[in-house]
Amino acid sequence: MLDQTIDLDRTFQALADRSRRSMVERLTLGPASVSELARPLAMSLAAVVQHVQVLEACGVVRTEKVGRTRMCRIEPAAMTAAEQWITDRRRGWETRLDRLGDVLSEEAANSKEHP
Amino acid sequence: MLDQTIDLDRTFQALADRSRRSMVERLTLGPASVSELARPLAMSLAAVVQHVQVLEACGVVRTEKVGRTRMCRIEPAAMTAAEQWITDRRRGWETRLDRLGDVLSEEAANSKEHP
DNA sequence: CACATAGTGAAGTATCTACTTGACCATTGG
DNA sequence: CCAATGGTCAAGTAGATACTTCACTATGTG
Repeated sequence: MLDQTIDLDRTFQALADRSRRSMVERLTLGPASVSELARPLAMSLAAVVQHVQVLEACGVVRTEKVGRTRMCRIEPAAMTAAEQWITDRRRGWETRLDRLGDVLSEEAANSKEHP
Repeated sequence: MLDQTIDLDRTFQALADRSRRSMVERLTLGPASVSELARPLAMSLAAVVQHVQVLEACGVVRTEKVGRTRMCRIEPAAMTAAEQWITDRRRGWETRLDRLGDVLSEEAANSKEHP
């Protein structure tokens, strides 16, 4: 429960990279090996492994070694935390706007009552 | 419409920093000047200005100079794009799980029919 | 066995990030 | 006017990031 901030740092950081997002997109279709994730990307396998490690460090991806291949699957709970942070901020902002709307419509009503 | 990827990069990157997230949280309560944003943070005013520029570059914050103070307000549309990206991935992941659930319950039904 | 495939580990590097300091400019209030 | 306040600009820096290459270790397959 504590130190969600570090996880949020890591998760947003992880999603701030196009290659890593494309890996996540691929993994929403189902589990894949590291070299499968590497195939569409123009970089070395070693680089892809490093990206996978970033995704694993923030909990967005879980991996498991099967024989000589490392299978990756998505673990959406970590992404949900990030999503939730944004949602909460938006809700705060929207309720503030709602109150502003209330004030404005109340003022409008008052000016109708006292023209 | 095109090049949302760059904006997504920038938005996630912007949110990947505790100080910037705390500025966004403050701004959901209402507009604030740069020095108001700086007050609770243990860093120089110049550093805060740079953070504000990051938030402005990805569209999450809009600023306007009034006299000698720069007022900042939140612009939630940019954050919505980031939120939406996560939501879409989760939806893809969930529907995949739903289909898996269908397959499993169908298999269960079959094994009941042919025990 | 021999060879290919899949990944690991370490080291190096160019670029980016999150700051700092210090000089400077603009607005405002006494 | 003049001092304080609010911000700007430029330059520098320590550490992080996103790669690379190369040497190496499993693990499958003909």
